[in-house]
Amino acid sequence: MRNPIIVVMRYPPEHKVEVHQKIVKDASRRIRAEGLTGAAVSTVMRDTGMTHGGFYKHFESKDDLLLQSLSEAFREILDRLVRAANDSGSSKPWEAIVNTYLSSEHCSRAESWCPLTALAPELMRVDKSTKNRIFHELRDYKDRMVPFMPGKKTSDKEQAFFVIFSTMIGTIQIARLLPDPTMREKVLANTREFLLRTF
Amino acid sequence: MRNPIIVVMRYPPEHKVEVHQKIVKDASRRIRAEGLTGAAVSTVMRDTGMTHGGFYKHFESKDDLLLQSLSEAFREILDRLVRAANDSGSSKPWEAIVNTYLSSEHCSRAESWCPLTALAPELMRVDKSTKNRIFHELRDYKDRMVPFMPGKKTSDKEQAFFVIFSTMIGTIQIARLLPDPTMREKVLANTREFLLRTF
DNA sequence: TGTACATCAGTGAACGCGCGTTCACTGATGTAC
DNA sequence: TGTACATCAGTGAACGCGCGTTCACTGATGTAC
Repeated sequence: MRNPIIVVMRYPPEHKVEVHQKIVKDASRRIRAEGLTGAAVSTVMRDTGMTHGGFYKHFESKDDLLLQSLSEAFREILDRLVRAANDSGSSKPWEAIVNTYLSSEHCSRAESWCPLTALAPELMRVDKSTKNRIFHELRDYKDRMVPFMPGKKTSDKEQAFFVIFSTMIGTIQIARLLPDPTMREKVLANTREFLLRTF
Repeated sequence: MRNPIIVVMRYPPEHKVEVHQKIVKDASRRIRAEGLTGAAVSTVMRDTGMTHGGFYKHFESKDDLLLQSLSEAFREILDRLVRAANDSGSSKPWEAIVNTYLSSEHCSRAESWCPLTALAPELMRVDKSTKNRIFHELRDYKDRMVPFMPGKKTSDKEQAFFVIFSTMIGTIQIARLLPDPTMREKVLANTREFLLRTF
């Protein structure tokens, strides 16, 4: 009989998982704030209070971190939107989603909100295998949102999802290009009213 | 009396201007295809058949090229859309703009079309003076499009501009994330029909 | 007519910098016997 | 009880690479006299 494999740790058992999560969350915020190249290995590790060398004890590669950061971002925005829809207690939960998504909070704090508004054009340029993962995230996004969308048949709800989210993504991006907060709020309100009146 | 300043040239008089234009057009295509960092000095110069050293005979800096490339991109898309609107001969020129903008051609050939769909999130992260120039491009964009927009009063047309273009920008970006051409066309058609039926 | 010189678009080696990645090492912990 | 050893998250110097930028140089052209 062979000796059992014993794992000995300098840190408490949950330590590594916690550090890993912290790195992912820091990176997820950075890519949404500064773009896909905004989460440099040394920067992100410094954020967590470590040096860059330890990075590869947590991730296979930079790309590995990128994918996990994106997943984290999609998880965050979906949680936010699902909570808004459920908390509204309304018969039209999609209205709560529109008001949440088109908030000035979302417009001004890219790092905590939707990765699509922050990164869509960059996401279409990643290598093929990464693009596939992103497509699955997008499909999950749609599947989680469709039940809340306006429309009778599921196909109507799907069409509403694509139109409503395209409109909201474009609106936030345009608003973010405007220098004046008043103008930004006007653009957001304009689209909010348009969507609520149209569907 | 001082001697007149005589400019002596190894190349014909129009040569430098032509080379300059070629560099800008190449760079403009590259940034729309590969992002703001996609037009590296040496790559762009190689595109024009030259070596990187000559770059600074044409541009003050990389940022200088970037701004000129963006202006070129805005000029191209506006020309395209204005031409589509005028050629339509319709009483609803905005419909021609929607059909042109939401074409599968635009979706698949980012390098020749709208810099907003290709770059919006990256544009909001540039330094302040560049952002100011971009804001002016955006204002020109609006001013050129507003006359064609649906609505009676100018303020209605402006509101229509922001909603319609936000929707189209988001739609192209979402479509580009889909792997299957059939799905992409479906998403484009969905928004086309929505916009034509709603305004 | 001939020679020395000025012009300037373009060349290509060299620079410093930040990046992702590697690797020999550290040091706190527990095991083997 | 004591000594040698294994484990492994984290350290920090070092790597090759691509980037924007600089600069002494080239070479075709025309001027000065």
